[in-house]
Amino acid sequence: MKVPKYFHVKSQILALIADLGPGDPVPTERDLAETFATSRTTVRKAIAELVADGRLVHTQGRGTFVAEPKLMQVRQLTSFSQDLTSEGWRPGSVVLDIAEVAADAELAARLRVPEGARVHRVERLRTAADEPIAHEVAHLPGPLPRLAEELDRLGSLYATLRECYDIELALVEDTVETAVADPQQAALLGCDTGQPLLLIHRTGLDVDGTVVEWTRSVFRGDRFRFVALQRVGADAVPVAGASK
Amino acid sequence: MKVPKYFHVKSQILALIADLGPGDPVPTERDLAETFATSRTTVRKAIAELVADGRLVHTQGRGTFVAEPKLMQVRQLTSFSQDLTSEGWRPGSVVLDIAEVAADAELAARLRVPEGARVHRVERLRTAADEPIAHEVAHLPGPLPRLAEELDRLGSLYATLRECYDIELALVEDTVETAVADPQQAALLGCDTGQPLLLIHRTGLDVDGTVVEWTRSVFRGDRFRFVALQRVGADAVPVAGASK
DNA sequence: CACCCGGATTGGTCTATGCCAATCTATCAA
DNA sequence: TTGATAGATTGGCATAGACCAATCCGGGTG
Repeated sequence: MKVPKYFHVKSQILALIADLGPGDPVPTERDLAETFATSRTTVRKAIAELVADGRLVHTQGRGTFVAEPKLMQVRQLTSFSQDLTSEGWRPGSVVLDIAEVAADAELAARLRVPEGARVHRVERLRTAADEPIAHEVAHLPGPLPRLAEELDRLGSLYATLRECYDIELALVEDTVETAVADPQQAALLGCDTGQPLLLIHRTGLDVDGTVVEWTRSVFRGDRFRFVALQRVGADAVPVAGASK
Repeated sequence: MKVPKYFHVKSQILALIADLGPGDPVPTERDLAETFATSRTTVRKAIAELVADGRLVHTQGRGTFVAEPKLMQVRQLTSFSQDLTSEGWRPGSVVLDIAEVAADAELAARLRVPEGARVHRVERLRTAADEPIAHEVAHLPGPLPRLAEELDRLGSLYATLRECYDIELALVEDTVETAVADPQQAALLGCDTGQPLLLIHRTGLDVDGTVVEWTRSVFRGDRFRFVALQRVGADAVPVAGASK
């Protein structure tokens, strides 16, 4: 196996930070290049992978530091707040946009409404300990009068659906895939462009099998772990129309 | 929003390949650098992200090509074979190693057996249409006589457990996170080092709640999508000891 | 003391270039 | 026809250097 040089550098940096704690500074890229007798480009490639791994964080003008060993996980996105709270994080969310829009072809199919139907669109930035961890755009069919006000009052989207509109989620289908951050997402999430992300699409159904939400979430891959608990056999029923 | 040049190049390449079909060649890196009036380094960074996105594939000595729009998905890893078959892929697996080993501390905790207990280790490369898509290491507790022979006979690990040892999975907990490919994984999966991967850990329980497997799977992020179907409420019971 | 500003530091991007490794192709020989 | 081989092509890795942008720090000013 031919191992490129930047991979050796990566190992050496890992050895360096083994004795350090979260938040401790790592030597500058120029220093590392000199001590490892290599170029800054090679050091940067090694550091980039360590950042993607969640081992380091770096900020322009400040430096590079050992990352917090913070892998947050949620069991179900519907209990996002509880999960994070129980693990000691302070969950929060910032509503970036909330509006009524006309459903395009794909959205109509996902929500099983006629194309052009008016649906609600809720765009939020989800945070933990005031740090952005996910960008989320939810689409909800049906009339939901005063959604903005109620959501603002209760904070939680699912609590709002339950308490204000008597909508109770019974089944969710999540699809999880990887993506790489584009400049917009990177800016929102406070990570580098090109960083691996977890892209999660969620279809939520109530007890009748009616689609009550279709949501696209983008999580920072270096901070997050998704957990799914599945029964074998009985639950293996696809949500019709939920897959591409 | 400041958008770096390589991102513009990425967009321009996307425009180029919009009219092309899967397998069609893309101009060489040196050509692209010239037509976009930039350096090869910048072109390579743009291409690297497009490869991570699953839009392009490239091979040393051959060139760069438009990728197949192949996003495979499985609903449950326990029905890997059925899921892929039903979507037209030809699933297969290659047993790389199968042995009995002593459980170290972490493995013992995961499987809920004493440290040092003998457990089975099954390392496989999973394929679809003869293309590697996942590297999987399964650990199984308890005596499973002639496991290698039976697994070789039936092909499927879950079928073997069910038919030969009367072990039926009832509940699985999957955790999904991102990772980047190291040289070994890249070689096994046929992708670039540094490419985003889906790292999935699975704990499988039978009806009694006994842990019957603990498995670590690494999927190519550019080809794969994980699907989880979850009931809301009742199923939200953590698998004790399954989380770090 | 509080504030502002300018230089030094550090990461972010881009260039130009060289050589290596895998592949393909055209040629030549058996 | 078949097979080996040498050269050209293409991506893979690494270098050295330049300049930009964000941050930090220290000194001067009010």
